Order: sequence, then C-alpha cells, then structure tokens
Amino acid sequence: MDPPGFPPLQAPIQARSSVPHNEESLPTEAAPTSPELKTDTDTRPESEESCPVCGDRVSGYHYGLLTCESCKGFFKRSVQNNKHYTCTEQQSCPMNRTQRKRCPYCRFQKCLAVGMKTEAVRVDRMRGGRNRFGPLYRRDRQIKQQRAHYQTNAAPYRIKMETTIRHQPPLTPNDHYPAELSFNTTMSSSAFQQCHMYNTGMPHSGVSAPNWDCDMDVNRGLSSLPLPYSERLPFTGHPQEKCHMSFDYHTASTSHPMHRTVSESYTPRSTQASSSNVSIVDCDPDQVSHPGPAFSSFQTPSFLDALIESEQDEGQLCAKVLSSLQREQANRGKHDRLNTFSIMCKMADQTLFGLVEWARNSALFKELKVEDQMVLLQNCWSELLVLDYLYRQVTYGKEGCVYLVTGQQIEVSTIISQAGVTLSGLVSRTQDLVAKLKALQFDRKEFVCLKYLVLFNPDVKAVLNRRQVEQTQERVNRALMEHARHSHAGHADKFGQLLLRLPEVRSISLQVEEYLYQRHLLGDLPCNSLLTEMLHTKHN
DNA sequence: AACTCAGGGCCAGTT
DNA sequence: AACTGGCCCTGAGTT
Repeated sequence: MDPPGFPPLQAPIQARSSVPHNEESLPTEAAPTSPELKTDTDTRPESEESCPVCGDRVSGYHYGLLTCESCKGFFKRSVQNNKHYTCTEQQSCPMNRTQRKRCPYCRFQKCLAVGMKTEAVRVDRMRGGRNRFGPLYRRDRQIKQQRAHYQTNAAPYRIKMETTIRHQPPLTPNDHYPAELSFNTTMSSSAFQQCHMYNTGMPHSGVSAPNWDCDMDVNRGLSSLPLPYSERLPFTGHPQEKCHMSFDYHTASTSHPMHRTVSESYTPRSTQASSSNVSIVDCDPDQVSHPGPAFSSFQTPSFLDALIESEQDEGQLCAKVLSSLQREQANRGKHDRLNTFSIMCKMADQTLFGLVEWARNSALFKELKVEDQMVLLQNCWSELLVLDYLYRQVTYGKEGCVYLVTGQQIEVSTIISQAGVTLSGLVSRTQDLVAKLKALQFDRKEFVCLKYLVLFNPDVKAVLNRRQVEQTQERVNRALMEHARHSHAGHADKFGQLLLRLPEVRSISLQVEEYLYQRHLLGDLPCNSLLTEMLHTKHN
C-alpha cells in the first residue's frame, strides 16, 4: 500500500510498545511521569469535548478542528477517494455515534458544515509533519483553556484573540499545497463554483444550486409587507416618525457612523462629565460607597438598566430597514430587482449601521479614545452582528424559521435547500446556537452584556488604553454574573453557559466574514456599504 | 536532541 | 467487497 520508496512496514502490532492515547495508565507512584502524561496534556481540551459531527469523544485536532478518530478517518477517506455520496432521505439525517454510519452524505455535509477543511487532506499523502493550521489549533486551545479557567474560577471573560492573526485569508490552492492537491476536480468557470470551492475546497454538489441569488419569498414580500410593525414587534411610537432616517446607498459612505465617529460627532472625554449618560459611567458597583442595604442590593441591576436604556428599539430598526429596502426596490426597474442575497446584505448592512450607532451612543464606549473605539469596532463588528441575529431568533424566531430584521420569516429548510454548502452550514450552526440560547432563556440584559463583552476586548492588539477596556469588560462581566445568578435560579451556572457560547459566536462571525469577503471579491456585495468597508479594513 | 501532535496508513471487524 | 474506526507510524515544528 505504501508508495514506492517508502520503507516497508516494520513494527508488527504486537511489537509496538506505545501506550494507547487515552488509557487510564497513569504512572505509578514510583514511576517518573512520562512526557505524554505530564500535567498540561491532562488538561488538553480534547479529553473532555465531544465531536462536533457525531458527538463521539474527540481524539485531537483533525483537518481544522477537534473531532473523533472515526470522523477523522471518514473525512480523510471521503476526500482522498473523491467520494460523492447521496442521501436517500431528506438530507437531514440524524448524526450521532450510533447513526453516523447510516448516511455518509449527511455525515460528510456535517463535516463540512462544522468546518472540517478539505484542503488539509494531503493529496500527495505525505505522512507526518505539520500544516499551516498550527496557529489556528493553538488559538483554539487558548480559548478553550480560558473557558475552562472561567468555568472553575468565574473570572471575567476575556476574548483571547490577536487581531493580527484573527482574520487570516483563507487557504488558497497555492498557499501550502500545490493547486492540484487542493482542487483535484475540474473547476467550473462560474463565479458561484469558484466561491464555493474557495470556501469548502470541494466542488459544489450541484444539488443546492445558488437559487439563493435569485428571487425568494423574502424578495416578493418586500412590496407587500405593511410598513408599521407594531402588531408583531414591541414598537413604540409612530413608524412614520421613526423612519425619517433614510439610508441612501449612493451616499452611504459619507454618512457611516464610523466616519462620523472620527469626524464631527466625537465628544471629547473632558466633556463627558456633562453627558446625560454620566450616571452609567459613574455607577461602578465596586467604586461606590455603600449607602445602605437597599441600594447595595440593586447596584448591578441599575448598572444593567442603564446599559439597556441605550439599546436600540427593535421596531425602530425594523421599520428603518424595511422602508429603506422598499424605497430601493421601488427605484429599480421591474427586471432590475435586488436578489435575495443582495437584500440580505443590505439588511446586514443596515443592522451593522445600527450597531455602530449603538456603540457610539453608549456612555461606556464614549469614554474611550476615538482610536480605541475604531479598533474595537473593527475587531468585533461581525460578532455584534451575529449576537444581534441570535437574539432576534431567540426572541422572535419560530421553530425552524429564521426571523429577519424586517419581521419576515424564512424556513430554515428553504434556506438550506437553496443556499450553497457554506451558507447552509452557517445557518445550521447558528440554529444550533439559537436552540442552546433558547434553552437557557437568554434574555435582553444578557444579550446586552454579551455585546459589551465582545466590544470591550482588551486583547485587541492596537488598543491604546488597555486597562480602561479591561476594567469595563470586567464590570460588565460582574454585572452579567450577578444578573444570571439572581434572575434565573432554574439554570445552574447560566453565567458560565452564556460565556461558553462566545467562542462559537466568534467562530461563526469569522466564517461569516470569510464568506462575505469571497462574495465581495466576486462583486456580489454593494461596494459602498459599511459592510464592505469593514471587510476591506480587515483585509487591508 | 527530544518531544509534540496532526497528518497518513494499516487492518480486524462490520455492513 | 466496501466501509469503518482504533491504533500506530511519520516528520515538521516546538521546546
């Protein structure tokens, strides 16, 4: 079986002396600790995690993430032998340890969806050595270690991520392996195929053709949906009054909140004392002297309440996005309508616009230097978008549906059947997270806290006043811990459970960025949107 | 130089 | 016969 030139297999099995990986063969008292059994390997994350594909015990990092030995082997064989499976059911077969063998199609799709990388399978079949995912694995370990640390110590959540490496360009065919090693199948000339293969390293199955780029219900719905959403959303006030903030994509770049942050609307720190929101800034529970038990017991709630106050109204955002989209469609000819993908991008863009505005209006954020505001937002904008999306699903989304910022709902199955593998994978990953958050009864205050924790990330390299960012993050963290402890006695360790969701939010957001960037390169994104601008800043 | 660990291969067992 | 999955070999990178 070995290629020519390889030494013949020596070492018959009985002659091998190595100790099985996870066996309980701990050293005896007399025996010195072998390198394999030293303390840090005992805390390896893979020992306690389950395979994201089938739930079996993970055996280490394989092809991009922690998986079990079985899925590692399955994935390797599938890619090496260029397997094309088919599903006899609805392409949504259950995937667990006992049923994973039933449908290789769904198993392989799940492998791709959770992020296993086909380009990590070597077509030259060279053994041993290292690939370029080393830093990714290291980073993942760091995150997991911190997670474990926080679980045991309930210390403040810290997002350990270096901005310089966090947005690596995807592997290109020539990046590490020769082109034919990564793409050993004929590459279609269509832009979609290019995009798909770039993201997954695999040819598109052809089943899930990119109808996503065509007209879907969400598009047709735009002309018929009523403008006021007061029936469906907690809308307060008159939509007409709140919709005056038009969003013209042709002039959008000059009105981006980011631009205004650095130009006309920045309030110098020295003037903050007179800000109407100063109470938030000054009510650090650790700093105040305790006037009495009543006040003391409500310190954190009032801090949180103050944070909540600056939250954008969902109905307001909905009406704004909807009216803008309706206006844009109205200005287009009958045959020039926006396709679904463009509509989604514009929704995301407007939501992002709102999130930047939210940050800028936050008293805690205003405390920071403009330079820090910029780098923090540039670091976490996609995570904020993901969090925002998640909270919307948890709060308004029906089972099996995706709830759009415009109030429309699309069935997840429709998306999965019409979108490509990358997008489908993203949607199903996100739906899993939504289910977990629903089970936790994720509430608005917790949502706001998570947004602040993600925003105030002291590990962003370019941050000037790290201490200030760190202190704010810790305050929010304490507030979240207190809130989770007191408001939801039914959920043991809700605080820890919420923090455990953040690495997944991060991971999804990176995948979203990558996906959007590829679509941008293909000319699918509006060029003068805030979304594009943010993507550009990262890649520059 | 020794160690690490993620890639590939082998092969008994299963379907 | 084809597939599965546990175990082991390999070798670039790390310590």
